Amino acid sequence: MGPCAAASVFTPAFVSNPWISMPDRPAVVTRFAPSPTGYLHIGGARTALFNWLFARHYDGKFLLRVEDTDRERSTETAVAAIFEGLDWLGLKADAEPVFQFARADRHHDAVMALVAKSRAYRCYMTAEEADAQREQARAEGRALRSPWRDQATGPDMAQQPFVIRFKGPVDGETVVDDLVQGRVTFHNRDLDDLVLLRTDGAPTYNLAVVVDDHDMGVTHVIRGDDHLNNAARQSLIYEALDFTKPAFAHIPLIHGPDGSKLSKRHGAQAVGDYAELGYLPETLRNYLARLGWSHGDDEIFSDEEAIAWFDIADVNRGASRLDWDKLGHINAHYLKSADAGRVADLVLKALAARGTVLDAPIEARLRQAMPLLQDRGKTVLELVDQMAFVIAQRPLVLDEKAAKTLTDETVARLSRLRDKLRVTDDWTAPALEALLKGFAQKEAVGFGKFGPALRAILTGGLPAPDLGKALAALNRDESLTRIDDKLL
RNA sequence: GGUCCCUUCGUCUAUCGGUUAGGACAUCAGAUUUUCAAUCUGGGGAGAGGGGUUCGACUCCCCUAGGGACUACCA
Repeated sequence: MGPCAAASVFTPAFVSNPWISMPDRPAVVTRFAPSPTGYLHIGGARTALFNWLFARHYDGKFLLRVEDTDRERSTETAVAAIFEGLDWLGLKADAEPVFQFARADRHHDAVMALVAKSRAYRCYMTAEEADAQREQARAEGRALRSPWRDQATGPDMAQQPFVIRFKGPVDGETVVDDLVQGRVTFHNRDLDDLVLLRTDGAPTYNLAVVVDDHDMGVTHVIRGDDHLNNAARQSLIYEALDFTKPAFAHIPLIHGPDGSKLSKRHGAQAVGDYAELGYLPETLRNYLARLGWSHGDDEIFSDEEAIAWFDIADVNRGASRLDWDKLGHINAHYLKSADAGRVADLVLKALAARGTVLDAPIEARLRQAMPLLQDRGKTVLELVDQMAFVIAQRPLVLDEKAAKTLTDETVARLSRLRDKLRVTDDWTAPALEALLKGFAQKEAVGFGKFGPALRAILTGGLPAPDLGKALAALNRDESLTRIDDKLL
């Protein structure tokens, strides 16, 4: 099998042929390669983000590959969930996704090439035998080697099941020059003869990644540092295959707030969960980029800035923990400056998710109130609570505390205020604020003498912003009607 | 067990041999005040421990401790 034959197996749009010099080939090609066994989790999202930022920064390509060689565990649902997650995050790949399983023939060919070069061999060990060998190797302080490594297979073995193992060097060391972790050295004796082709002929991960990354023209492999050890074994495969190695960058994993590996008990893991909780994708991009990477004192930045500033060399080596407080703070920032219509859509969606569907007039009121209220929550869900007084059905039922504010004195004062409100022609938050101030002055009292009561009438005791804004958020008719409800 | 990686305020981080070790989130106090927030001002808060190298170490080296990853016919 020659390289040219192999090239025909896979030719993405922008890579004409990796074996031939390509003047138009991008200097940087990254990829995100999830295995479709679940949703896109937050750590994977950050890995994807770093790959995306790096590719954008260098004007390169960001590719997607679905590592579905494990037929047992891979599901269509997971593929869809991962694509959906990436889509929501706004991380668009520059080419159609590659499905690893579809390239099994090419993987098989690569393994055959290694066998032909004596860099791989048939191993007829049973699972039990392999376990025993592993035990022994472990006791001897070395990695697994199969007894079939240097054994010619007789004709009597021809019908027996076998796997194909990589024939790793026993001496010397393998160096991984990692862009994040630095120079990491492994003794080859510690690197086992891993399985390349399973009994059923299916390729394994370590083989498939090498072949695919090579064929896809990947120049920078940016992934979680749980793969750092694999990088050494993959390096050996690259060399055996005569492939040029990509640059490696193993980024630290994300831990939960308590410092342990992120797991279900830490709460939201899937990016979809974050969407449901009311976080914005730009929040996640900003927060995740800032986790393990920094650019001076910059905390909040745009995608453009992140792209301009991002470099893999500035990524930290230690794991970092998720901090929901900070995430909330950043989300509040983006919620404030987001388009009000978009935030209203999200609030409406969250409302619908809990079974609340608004009548058209009330939805319209919510929409017009949004600009006044969108700065009052860290998440869309909090905003839903802040909108409650706007969409409340009248006549409002006052809670105990609110009801107490309605004394004869305040009711009398509020009816004088009502006269003013009825005739004002400027129903905007600043104008209403000014009107209230003028009224307080004229009555020669502080806000305390009528503010709480007006608030009670307007909100029934639900949280709401400053009275001027609350009146504006409710709009003229609703405000005056709510006042009439309680003042008769 | 073995191999490898990591370690600055509670958290995310700046520092790339010489700084009163800076910023952000969180926290505390004060201001504001019509609820809840928000906002403003100010405060407390860190180089895991021990050895070196050096005129000088958070920064370089070694050891210890702690955390993590890998050690599959999973990826």
